[in-house]
Amino acid sequence: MAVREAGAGRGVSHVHAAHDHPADPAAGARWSDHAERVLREAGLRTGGGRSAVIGVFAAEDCVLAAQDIVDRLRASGGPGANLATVYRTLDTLRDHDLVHRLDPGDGTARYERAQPGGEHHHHVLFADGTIEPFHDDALEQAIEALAGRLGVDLVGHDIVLHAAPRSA
Amino acid sequence: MAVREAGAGRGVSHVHAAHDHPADPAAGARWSDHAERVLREAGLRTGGGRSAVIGVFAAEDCVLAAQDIVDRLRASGGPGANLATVYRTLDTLRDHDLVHRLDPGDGTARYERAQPGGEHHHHVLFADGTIEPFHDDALEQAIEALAGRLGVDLVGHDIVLHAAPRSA
DNA sequence: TTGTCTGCAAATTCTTTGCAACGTT
DNA sequence: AACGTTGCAAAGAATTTGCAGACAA
Repeated sequence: MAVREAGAGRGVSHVHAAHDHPADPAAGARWSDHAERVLREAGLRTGGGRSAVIGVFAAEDCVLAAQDIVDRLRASGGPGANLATVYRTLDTLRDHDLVHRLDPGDGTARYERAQPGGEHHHHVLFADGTIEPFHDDALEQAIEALAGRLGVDLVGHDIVLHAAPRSA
Repeated sequence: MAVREAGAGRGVSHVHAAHDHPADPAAGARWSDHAERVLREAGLRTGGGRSAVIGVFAAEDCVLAAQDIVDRLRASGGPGANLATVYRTLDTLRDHDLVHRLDPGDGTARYERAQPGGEHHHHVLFADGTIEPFHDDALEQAIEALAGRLGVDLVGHDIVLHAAPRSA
């Protein structure tokens, strides 16, 4: 997974790669607990397929296509989930703001888990297909200010930067 | 699918709706001339279908889905274009940076003509499906600065703001 | 004439849905 | 028992592609 630290960001406090740790187990477990609680409180039941999908998101902190999720489950040997179930689960998770959907423009949607606190980040899409997340407070502030100037009531925003492959 | 251009454009300092005029005929003609020249110089031939598609973009300065283009052509009574031709034309135009593709995340790509000078704008997607373009210099500067901080070589960027329906 | 462009239909790819069986509460 | 959940297969929707004929240069 080509999620690495943005080198030039070092020392610039408010810029940082959003996932500095390839897969922070603690964050994953926290998210998965949160997700299961939210769904339970919504009156939904615990099923094998959905749990498996949640498990994938808990373990893999990166953008995943629906088919990727099926593949990881199959590869892990454990209980799998049908592609239809995966899509249904993604819908459910999205309804409860537990995952975000990302449209890189290649015709295949990607999903990634949402942070409980409303924290969010954006993505740099490199020419070679690599996707790297980032967060930048200055950018967020610019968006806020812009919304005010436009006079619209913002409920969210998606930003995708397109970049040439890293020379480094 | 009801994606229409919102007409409202207000002038807030350096923020402005990118298409204050529902369809600026001069800009449309300019673009269409430019497009045809670029394609001719690329060694491509002039065909009825492609010309018709270019004509639609020249006349309609807003985001269009492939099917929309076919519909407009059919409605206008003049020469039409097959959906396959439209897709092929869109590919060609995109290859030559004559149109941009926009993925609102609803599974259907939208296209809009690109300005010859590299001018570009972004979009506000309202909850009711309305899409409104805007341009904001401060935001562009924020993106530039951000790219530097991230240490990436930016070749483009897409920004979609999601907003509640306008109360006004 | 030569190579491109078009329309039509078939094929692909991603995503959604119907339905009967299964599992949770 | 009641009702949400799942798998399988079929259905849908958007986009792409194969081909033969039409057309521009």
